[in-house]
Amino acid sequence: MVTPVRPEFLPDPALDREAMEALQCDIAAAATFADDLPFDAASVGLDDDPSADTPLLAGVDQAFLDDRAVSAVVVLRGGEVVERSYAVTELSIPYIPGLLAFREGGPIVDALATLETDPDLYVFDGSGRIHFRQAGIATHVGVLFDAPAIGVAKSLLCGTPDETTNGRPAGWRTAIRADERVDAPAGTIVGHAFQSRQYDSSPVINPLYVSPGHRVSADTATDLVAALGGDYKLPEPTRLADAYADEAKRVVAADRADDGRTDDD
DNA sequence: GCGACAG
DNA sequence: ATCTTGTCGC
Repeated sequence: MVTPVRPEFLPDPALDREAMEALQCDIAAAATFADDLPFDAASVGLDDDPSADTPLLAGVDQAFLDDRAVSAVVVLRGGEVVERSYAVTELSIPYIPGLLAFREGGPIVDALATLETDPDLYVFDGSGRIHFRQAGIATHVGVLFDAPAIGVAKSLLCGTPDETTNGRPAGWRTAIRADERVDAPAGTIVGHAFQSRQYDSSPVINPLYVSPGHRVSADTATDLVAALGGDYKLPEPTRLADAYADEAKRVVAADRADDGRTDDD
């Protein structure tokens, strides 16, 4: 069972917009955008032996049903899934660009509370430092649990790429720098555009936008996403969590009283 | 007023 | 994110 280490940063949806933004500034100030991992990032891979000292990597993603969120977590050790679980949570506020963590943070906290393992790194769907106040959902949740976290978004929220991102080959990356919309010195590298997959012909695949959430640098965050890539665009932890959230959503849709369950049930 | 915006 | 069949192509 994973519980918040900094409860003062719990994403309370009852706060007004200004209070939410002020909290995000505090979170950004408490975040570490430098490497501070309990394992060697350079030696992580999906083909690692699932031995005892192999880091536990968690993918987190949500699916929605009416006014409820189905938040799923899939934990991997090497290329092996060691745990999957999810929680169903009532949603209280709509999606507002820049305030995603206040809509999905609660559901994520609920999902992590059901874990039996204690992940060494979390991969979230959405941005981390690539955010107006450098406090995207990956940073918010990472700081809340004081755990290493990475944000992987499918589109760019803010910031400017160093180079055009169209039609790049797999493995290509370019820096995303803070612009006028980001609360950081102009030019600060807040993440990377990373082309995880690409076909020789159409359809052209857009890059992923990777950014540090907490306790990781932009370079290492992208290195890790590259190392966790399988045969699809999204890194494996995220892709598996996405699929599991969808699977759980179907179960929930068929059973009105479901509050969340684990594979063991 | 206009622009611009993760999931 | 979600609503959604078939269809084009490797």
